[in-house]
Amino acid sequence: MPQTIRIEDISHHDGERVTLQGWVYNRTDTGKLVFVWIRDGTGFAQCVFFRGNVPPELFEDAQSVAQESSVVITGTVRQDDRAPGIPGGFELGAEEMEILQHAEEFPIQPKEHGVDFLMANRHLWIRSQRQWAVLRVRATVIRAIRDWLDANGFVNMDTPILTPAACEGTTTLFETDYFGDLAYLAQSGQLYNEANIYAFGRVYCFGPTFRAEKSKTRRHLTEFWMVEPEAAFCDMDQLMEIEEEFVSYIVRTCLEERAEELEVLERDTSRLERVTPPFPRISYDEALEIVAEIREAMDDPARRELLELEWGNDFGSPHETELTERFAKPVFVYGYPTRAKAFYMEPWPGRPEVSKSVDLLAPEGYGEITGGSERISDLDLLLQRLDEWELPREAFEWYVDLRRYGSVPHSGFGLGVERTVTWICGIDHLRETIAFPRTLTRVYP
RNA sequence: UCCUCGGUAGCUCAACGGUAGAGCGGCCGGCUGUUAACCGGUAGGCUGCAGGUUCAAAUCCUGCCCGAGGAGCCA
Repeated sequence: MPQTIRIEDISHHDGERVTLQGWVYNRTDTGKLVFVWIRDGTGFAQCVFFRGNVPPELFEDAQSVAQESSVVITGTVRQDDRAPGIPGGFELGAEEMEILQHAEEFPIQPKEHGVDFLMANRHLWIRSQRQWAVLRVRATVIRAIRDWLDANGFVNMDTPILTPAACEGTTTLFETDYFGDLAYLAQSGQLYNEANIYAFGRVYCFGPTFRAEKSKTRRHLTEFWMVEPEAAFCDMDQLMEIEEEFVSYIVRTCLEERAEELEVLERDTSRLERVTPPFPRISYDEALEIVAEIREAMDDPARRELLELEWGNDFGSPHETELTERFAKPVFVYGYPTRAKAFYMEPWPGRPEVSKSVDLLAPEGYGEITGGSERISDLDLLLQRLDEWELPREAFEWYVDLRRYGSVPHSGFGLGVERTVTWICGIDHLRETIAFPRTLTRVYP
């Protein structure tokens, strides 16, 4: 019995008789030769059927086997520079083929398709090479996130998905019935993490998060994954050091372990090689000046209007795009106006109108991938803020309690998995970075 | 919620007031090394829906539905 192998291991079996099991990705023939390209989840490889070498019935099967039919093919591995595939360079000289199921006409072809069609067929689209590559990078990003945090003293503490109230009170939440009461799908685990650090020092939660925002852009999903590390005895400067090490590790891991996938995606990896600590740090005030300079240099009145911004407002994505194009690495922007951010952010010493908040903006126009801050640790200040933001004190009793029993300076941030994967892959749409995206207009399939 | 663009064969698109077409995919045939192969043949349509203008509407007008991109908001 020949050994069944995975396509990713094919180069280790040169000259051996082996079995591949998978699906027909594409097929072409030249009369005496049939090339059946198969994929098995680990890679893509071509199986070559030569009329003179195989029984006539088998040759006819090879000529007619439909795209996406499930097959088990046995043959001899040989090196050939002409052989396409991932990893490529090796092919199977086919000798036997069992067709487990003859697929019906597959709607998705190896060519360009429209977004609407592909999204409606997402359950089939994920079989395509580019989607396969993106989702494998995603899996690696997620593992790198956990590996780095686990190795650096962060304890995984999952926070609730069903929550009693808005964590930040600003964004729209999905509402659900909770035995006659209202509950909301979590938009952040941060407040719970602030409780967890008093038990574990450094923690992170990692899970889906839900936002019912009516955003119709390529940077938004209604359900997305976010990792939120939180650390006790950590100020904003120490937070930035954590973030740059963390993000650099994620990028480096993808470069090392997903080179073939990034090549499929035609990613310019030299842009990613530069992502090493330290990252540049600029203040909100400096960023505002840079945007103003860029704006002054523009001729197009429409774009000038888009880049208009007065002190006190948060940057929009046009501002972020212009700003990040000036930097080769991700850039920290810190010290946002207090009123543009959430209620729990520590004020800047001597400048209460500014908060110790920091966002990390990815290069090449990919925008905000993390948002974080030092949190208010003083009891009276937090109570004052709840009032100023007109938040119900009862709902935050437990959160306020954390400032009564050994309060310490602490900080944390959230990193959006899909935005990070989009940037690392160098692709256009967030929706391709999760197997079944949920957007404003889609909950199917 | 607002702005812009779009909906024609299974898919990607053309036809822009006068008989609805091509490429890919499917099916049939040909070809020793294909890389979205190539060559020949063939089937395939309520032009998003509802009204209107006209001798005549995929095409012009009105309304609606659906989708995409962007703004705001955010990861």
